[in-house]
Amino acid sequence: MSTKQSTNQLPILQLDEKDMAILKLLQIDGKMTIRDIASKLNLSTTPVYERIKKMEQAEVIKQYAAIVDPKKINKGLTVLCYITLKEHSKKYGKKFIQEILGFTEVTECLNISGEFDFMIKVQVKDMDEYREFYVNKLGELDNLSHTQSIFVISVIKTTHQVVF
Amino acid sequence: MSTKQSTNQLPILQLDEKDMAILKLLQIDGKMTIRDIASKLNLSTTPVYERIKKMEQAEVIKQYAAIVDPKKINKGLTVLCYITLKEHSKKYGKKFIQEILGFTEVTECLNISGEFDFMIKVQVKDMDEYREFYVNKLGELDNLSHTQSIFVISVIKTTHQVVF
DNA sequence: TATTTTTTAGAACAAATGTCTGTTTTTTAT
DNA sequence: ATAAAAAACAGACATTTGTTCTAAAAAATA
Repeated sequence: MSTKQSTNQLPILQLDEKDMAILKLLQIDGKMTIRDIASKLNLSTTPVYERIKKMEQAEVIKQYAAIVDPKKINKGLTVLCYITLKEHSKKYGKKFIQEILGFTEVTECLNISGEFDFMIKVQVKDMDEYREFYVNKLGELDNLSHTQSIFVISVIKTTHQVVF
Repeated sequence: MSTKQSTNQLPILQLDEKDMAILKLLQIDGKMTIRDIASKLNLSTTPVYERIKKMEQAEVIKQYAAIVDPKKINKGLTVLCYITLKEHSKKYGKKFIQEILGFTEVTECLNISGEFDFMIKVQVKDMDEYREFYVNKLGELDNLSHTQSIFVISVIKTTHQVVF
């Protein structure tokens, strides 16, 4: 029998140095024009155009996005919240995940090794807003065993760049 | 006496619902055109144009970027590495930070509360590459007290969106 | 209510953009 | 060395883009 596959089945690209060079530039400036990229890499527009299209279709480039500064929109407090579940069955794990995905405060959710099952990153205005989240949203979930909140004192570095 | 201020002194914007609506759209599609945004928000191009420019200058919008899928470029292993320093003086902290910022594998570095001083997120291909990083880069720093590596089993959610 | 100030509408322009076609160069395989 | 295949070049086109201007509307102030 075949089960539903959540892993997307897209052409696996073998990227060369030119592809990587393009990605490197677009990671820093997603609005960079094909001509500018071409001239910076000593190429013509055609190969740059085709390579970008190829990487977009293969979802190497997942999206183009404006990166907003959380501090500037009153979301300057970051909290890492570690969570262990009571029930670890697949069923209960999925339920937890679905509920977590519904919380807009949660900007990241990782299933991790070690003492805890999950780490979620919570982005809020201040401690009041975090308490509100912790008590009325996270606290309402019925599968939690225990949690631990670690507060971010300062953000030294944060980037989406993975190509160098 | 005045000391060097690292905190950027930019006009603090009071954003209204229209600004937030624009940010919301640009976070999802940074290449969205001013006309498209305008029509979606039932506005003309002028206010949209001026509001975006204003938010760019105030660095509410930090940048436009292409978001690359780490898995697709052979950086599919994420490790959270927790670090405590031996010396906590300002001088030694700065040295540590400077060295960490030089490691391209580190996509995030947070100064945190609790047992450890820092959490760094390390993005690598596989365990071999992590060991290489752990031994030859992190291990070469001379101010480390102790560390703990937590491995990401699966990424449930990850986003840069902070406006909803 | 009257008046000033701020914001938006609507249209228009020049410049820049993605996209395509045919040709040339480079690479690969025989 | 030669043929075949793949990649890059160069240039051109239609469209769309950011941007600006003037007038109108809306909001804020007195």
